[in-house]
Amino acid sequence: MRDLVGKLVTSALEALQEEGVIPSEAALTIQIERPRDKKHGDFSANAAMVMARHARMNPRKLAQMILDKIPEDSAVERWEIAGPGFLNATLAGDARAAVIGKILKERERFGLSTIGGGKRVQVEFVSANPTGPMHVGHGRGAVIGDAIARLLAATGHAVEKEYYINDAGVQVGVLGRSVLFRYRALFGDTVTIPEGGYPGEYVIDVAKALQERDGDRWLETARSDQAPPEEVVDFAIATVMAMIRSDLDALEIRFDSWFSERTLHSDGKIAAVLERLAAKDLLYEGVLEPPKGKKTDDWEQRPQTLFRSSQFGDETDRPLKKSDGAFTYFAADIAYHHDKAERGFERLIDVWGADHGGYIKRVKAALEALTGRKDILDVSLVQMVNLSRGGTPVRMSKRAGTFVTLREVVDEVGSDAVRFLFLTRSGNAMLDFDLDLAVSRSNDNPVYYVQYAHARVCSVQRQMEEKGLSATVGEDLDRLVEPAENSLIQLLSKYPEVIDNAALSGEPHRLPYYLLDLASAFHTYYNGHRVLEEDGALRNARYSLVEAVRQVINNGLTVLGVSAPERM
RNA sequence: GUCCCCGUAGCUCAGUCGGAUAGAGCAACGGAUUCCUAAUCCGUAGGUCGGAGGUUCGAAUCCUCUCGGGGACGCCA
Repeated sequence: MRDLVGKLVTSALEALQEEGVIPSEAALTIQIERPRDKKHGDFSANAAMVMARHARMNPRKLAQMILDKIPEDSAVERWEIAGPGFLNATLAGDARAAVIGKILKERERFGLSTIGGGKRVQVEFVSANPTGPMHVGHGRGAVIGDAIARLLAATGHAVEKEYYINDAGVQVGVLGRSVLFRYRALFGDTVTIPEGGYPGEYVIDVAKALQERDGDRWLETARSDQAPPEEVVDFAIATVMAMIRSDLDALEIRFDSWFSERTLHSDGKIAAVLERLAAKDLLYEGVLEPPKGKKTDDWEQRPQTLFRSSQFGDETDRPLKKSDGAFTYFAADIAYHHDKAERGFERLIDVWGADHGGYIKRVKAALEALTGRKDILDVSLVQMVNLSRGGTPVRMSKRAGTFVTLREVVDEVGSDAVRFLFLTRSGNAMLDFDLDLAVSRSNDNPVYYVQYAHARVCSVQRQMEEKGLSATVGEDLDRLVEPAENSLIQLLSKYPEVIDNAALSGEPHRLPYYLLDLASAFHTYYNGHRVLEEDGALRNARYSLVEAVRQVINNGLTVLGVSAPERM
């Protein structure tokens, strides 16, 4: 419909161009929008205001000339000039109601689009270190990343979800050491967790699992205080990753692939990528300036292998090797992102915590240097979650082992509510998450509001059967004449645009807000109008409408990974 | 010192590519159920869109400056 309106206005403008009213070189960049106010019709074109300058006449006068040239079309009931020169189109009733028939025909396919054109896109998210269970902040990134992936899939992209496992740094060694301490304790040794070790309870679980599998095989090693053997570290990583997978599973999040940082080292991919950079003369041995604004007491100037990322928009050049000669995390990250590009993805999306925002420029710089493509990577930053309980902040410290895990929250609140609450907020705003509020199954919880709308329609369905009534969907839609019905129809017709916009902008929160709007319009309607009317034609019309609402809510919730219950 | 995010009603937040009289939920107050689920609805009240300039037909939205809050800034991840 929107396209049709645009086409009509454009053809009018072209006619005026031929007549010389509008200079032929002027670009016809008009916008068709949906007016906020119902009085302004179904669609609104700003053509006259945009073109007024080119035509050198006042917008209202030009609007009249455009209006005179707009071709007749049965779908548009009338055109009006309003405000500073808007051209407002009001659709004919049947053209507007046609969306109901479309929804009831396409069912779960309604709203899916092909704007992605089958483009291969990879979404990398979560990528939490395999050193402990996920916390609430990870959960937010996980849910948002998953929703972005689902939105892209719904809009015709070939999406792959990937988890990058940081299994190569010193922190996994710390994990191994921590496990061995707990392991010793299981055999009666009195131990204290060393400075910098992981104190969490889960470490005990890992140690127990190790004991169960290997008995006392590692006891001597553990007591000897030497570096944890690779086999123990591997076991610890695998066990923790199993926890993480289980946490993700509880949130309905499934990945297509899991990428191990270690393989970058073992396959020589990091060394290879450094060679490529060296071949482009983008590496050198140099010394960095001390960072500003941070205490620099222990700063030592050391020559390091640096990447000339400042040539690609970064603030400074970045080190690729530590002072001991080992690769930096950044070096591995370059190799990883290069590998993604090599795998043939046309677009890469990373979802990171906001505290990693400083890395965007350097990773983009590296990708541009290696692939020559500036825009292949988009990074979505997800801001922090501030946990509170009954209004008082919950202090969390991984070091002290006092943190609320994601799993605890999901187990208490449920996947639906957690997902919806996380998604009903822009990712780049901080999120205050009150455990008491989320845990209480109160009516304040927006997810229930939307789900209830769905359940209510299902209830109408059941009532209809019980009463021995029937309705033919898609029939007698001309009986939908009430203002509340028009509002609903208009909202329904917006759904495909909401999906496309949310997907293209990478902002999933638009969808929950839309669903809340739709549910609200439905509840208003439901309170004031009976669906199961005696009048069969009216019943057909109204049942078709609410069934279309149910279908769209179902489709939207599915994209969000939230269930649509039939009764509550 | 530099970079990123945020600032909109008492609170929590939406606000599409710059569009018409800036919206919702919660909280407050007053109402609605002989009738398909009251996990709902209706009404009242609530605003210097942090501030100042600028761009233009038109700015919460874009640009510059500024104030406030958060985050980041060598070898960690």
